[in-house]
Amino acid sequence: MKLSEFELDIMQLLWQHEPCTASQLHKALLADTQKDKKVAYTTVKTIVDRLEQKEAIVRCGQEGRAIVFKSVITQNAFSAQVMPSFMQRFFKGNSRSLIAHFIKEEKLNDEDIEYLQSLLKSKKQD
Amino acid sequence: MKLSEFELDIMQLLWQHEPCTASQLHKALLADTQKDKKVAYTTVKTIVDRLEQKEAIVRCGQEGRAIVFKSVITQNAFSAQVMPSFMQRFFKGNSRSLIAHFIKEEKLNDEDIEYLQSLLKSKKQD
DNA sequence: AGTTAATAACTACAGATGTAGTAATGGAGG
DNA sequence: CCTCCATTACTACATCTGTAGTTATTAACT
Repeated sequence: MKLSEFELDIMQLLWQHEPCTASQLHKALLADTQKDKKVAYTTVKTIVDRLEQKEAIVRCGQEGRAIVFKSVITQNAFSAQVMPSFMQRFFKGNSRSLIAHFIKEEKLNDEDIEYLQSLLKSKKQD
Repeated sequence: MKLSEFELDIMQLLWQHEPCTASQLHKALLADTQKDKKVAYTTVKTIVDRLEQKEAIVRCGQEGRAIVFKSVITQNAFSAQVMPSFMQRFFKGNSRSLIAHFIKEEKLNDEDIEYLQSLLKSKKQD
């Protein structure tokens, strides 16, 4: 399943709010201060239609006239699906260098570090 | 700078082989067994033209009739630029959960784990 | 110097994508 | 029951993307 940038944005919102309607997604998008993307309701509806065509989402009810949608794939399943090509692209599929990159470049507090260390420790066990 | 999928593929090849010509990139693409993408030379040339227009690459010489190109941004600079939106998208900008995800999901041998542990340790220092 | 094979430069085109308008319609409220 | 507003369904269109053909040009070889 290949989703475009904007389709992904809408999926993201759906995952956060599902089950929900197109106009709820529209409102959620407008409310999202991170990416302030001001588009018309019909624009969101078009994306929703396309997601439905791609069978990324399905109808699961009505609310008045409005159609209620839910996602077909979970966010994790989707991430797991796109991650490999991302890794391949940016880290030549080398997960060690990817993890190293983020440890080096990202802010982590002591608690984060301890948590990650415990993960690594238990990873070593098996 | 926004690059398409295929444009990124070509940049990747350029970063590996630069400075080089369009036909060298074409050959490198055909030779790449990972992604076996068999396209005509002119297709690659079109992408190279577009990359030049976007000023992602520049001419830096001739080899016979062929134009030699080099990249304008380094691979790391580019990664650093796209990474935040990737993180935002898949891990809500939370680097801890991103790193945790990869530690959990990816294969790591003992040496990898030790290396990452040492990175975390030195991170804690500062 | 003439020929040729490689390469550049330009053009083309179908399908995807972002964006939105218009027309139809059916619940909800009077 | 009728009206109206929200929402759907449909259409439109410019731009981007992947893909490649055609034509012009030129370095290199004979």
